[in-house]
Amino acid sequence: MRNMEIAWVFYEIADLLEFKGEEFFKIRAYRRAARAIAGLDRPVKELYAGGALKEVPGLGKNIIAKIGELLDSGECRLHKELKEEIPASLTEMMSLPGLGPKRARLIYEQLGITTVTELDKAARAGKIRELPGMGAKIEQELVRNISRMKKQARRLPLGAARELALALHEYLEQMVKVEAVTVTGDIRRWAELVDSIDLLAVVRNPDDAAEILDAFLLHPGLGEATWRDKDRVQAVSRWGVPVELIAVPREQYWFTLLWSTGSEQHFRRLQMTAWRQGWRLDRFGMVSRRDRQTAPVSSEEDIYRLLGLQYVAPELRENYGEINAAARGELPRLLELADIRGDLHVHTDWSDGACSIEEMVQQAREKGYSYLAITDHSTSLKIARGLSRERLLAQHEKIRELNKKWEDFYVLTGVEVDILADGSLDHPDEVLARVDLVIASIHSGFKQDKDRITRRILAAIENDHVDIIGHPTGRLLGHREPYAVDVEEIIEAAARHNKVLEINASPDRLDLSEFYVQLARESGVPVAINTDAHDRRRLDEMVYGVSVARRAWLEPSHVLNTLPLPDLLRVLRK
DNA sequence: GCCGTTTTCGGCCCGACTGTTTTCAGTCG
Repeated sequence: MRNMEIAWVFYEIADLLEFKGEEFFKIRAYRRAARAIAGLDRPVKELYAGGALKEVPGLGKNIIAKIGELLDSGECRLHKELKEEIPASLTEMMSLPGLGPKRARLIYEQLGITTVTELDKAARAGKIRELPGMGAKIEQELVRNISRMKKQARRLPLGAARELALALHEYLEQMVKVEAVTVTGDIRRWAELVDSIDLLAVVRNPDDAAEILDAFLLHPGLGEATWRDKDRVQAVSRWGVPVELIAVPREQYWFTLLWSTGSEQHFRRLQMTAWRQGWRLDRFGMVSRRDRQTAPVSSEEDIYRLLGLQYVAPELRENYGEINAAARGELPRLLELADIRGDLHVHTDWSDGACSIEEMVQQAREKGYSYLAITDHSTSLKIARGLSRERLLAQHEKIRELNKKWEDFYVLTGVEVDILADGSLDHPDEVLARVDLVIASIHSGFKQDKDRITRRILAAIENDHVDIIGHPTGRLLGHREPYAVDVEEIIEAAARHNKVLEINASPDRLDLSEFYVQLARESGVPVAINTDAHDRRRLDEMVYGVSVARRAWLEPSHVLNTLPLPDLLRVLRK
């Protein structure tokens, strides 16, 4: 069993216990354990065998025993019993905003409702308001949230989609008759929401395609095939989005890769370009219209070159003008992960992070960064154990001590200071003035109207000590709408006051989104791409933030944390 | 559930907001 699968079991146990009304701390212990497992960088199996699991914070005797059960038999008794007792669809119901364990249980026990669809029907029929403690407003809110949930049910946030695609990739790779596998489609273009998980396999022998498709469908995450062709199959999946596999011979690979990567509009534009130049381009190949000769191609670059175009990175293939730019040789020198020299927004165990400052720094050094800013939460964010002024200053003392250790790495003192509901900041100016890097973010009062919430952020931008506005719209992909902020106005103000906007790279956020990042670029506002990591593993999520920047056509010069340390410090001290 | 250089039991997580209520329960970050 892979680490993620084991973590998943514990998350599910926590959800089910929550429904049962179990004690809060027990539920939290399971969630913590799940998070700890998901964050391990070695296989659980290995650590278990070596007796090293008990060293992992959050894993105790009971949970380790359950991990043992899972490794031995693929299941554990508690999980199995809970699943038999409680319909799984109830946890989906509980994911609706406003519907926690108590209300879900009430609805289940009083009305026998177990699915979102039944709940929708009951709410529309006015049955929910009749329950004790419920009313018309809650009922309406449920109807609204259900319709929103249904609308986006078939689209998966990029991070989750990519995890699943990689698991399927691994599965296919083990097949003897498969020569190579690539994840393609929306995921290869790094689209923030994914309509379909697409994979492309190269078969050693064209006659084996059908057999490979059959074997693919045996994957436990996949259901019935919804559609099938000689070399393609689409199936429903456990995760709500369709999954598609295409199996092609080697000589067809580059063309099918180009076609399946899309976007549809980009490929159509390429077809038109090809036609005008005497080629016929489709997913099977590119053939001269004059002599029926197939174009000699051994990469995607070759195809673009034959069409007189610069190579277009998958992230740009949205028909937003990239083909014209490629024809003129004017595509940007896109930002790459390797251009990033440090992460400017991370949390440690001083507030709600899981790792120590040293561990985060160690990981950042291993990634080849030359700096890292420690930006724990501020006083008001009690749930995250936000740092009081005294603890913040103590932390900075510790960081200064730590910095004596290296010549080639620098830890910036920092803070993620809350923008409070009235627009003031959660630390006084004289504290902020002593900090290398100040990120100001909103963590409360999400429901304020556009005017109020925009004015709050504007006030933060106008504060001389603030360097970066963190996750500027507050959205959680697929979970929470952005707050009502007027982003255009924020961008204009940032331009006036020389402030930096964050691309929060957490795949749950991707905030700012690519559209606004593009607007920021056009307005001359630099961005900082930060992971907001709460444990060292999640420093790896930088790649998601980079993908947003690439999709917005950003070059290294648009990004604050591509600067070498001395330049960065000069900018921050200005 | 986990955790412990004071503790093997008793902490661990707190406050705002909302909607339902006549003084509070449930949800959320």
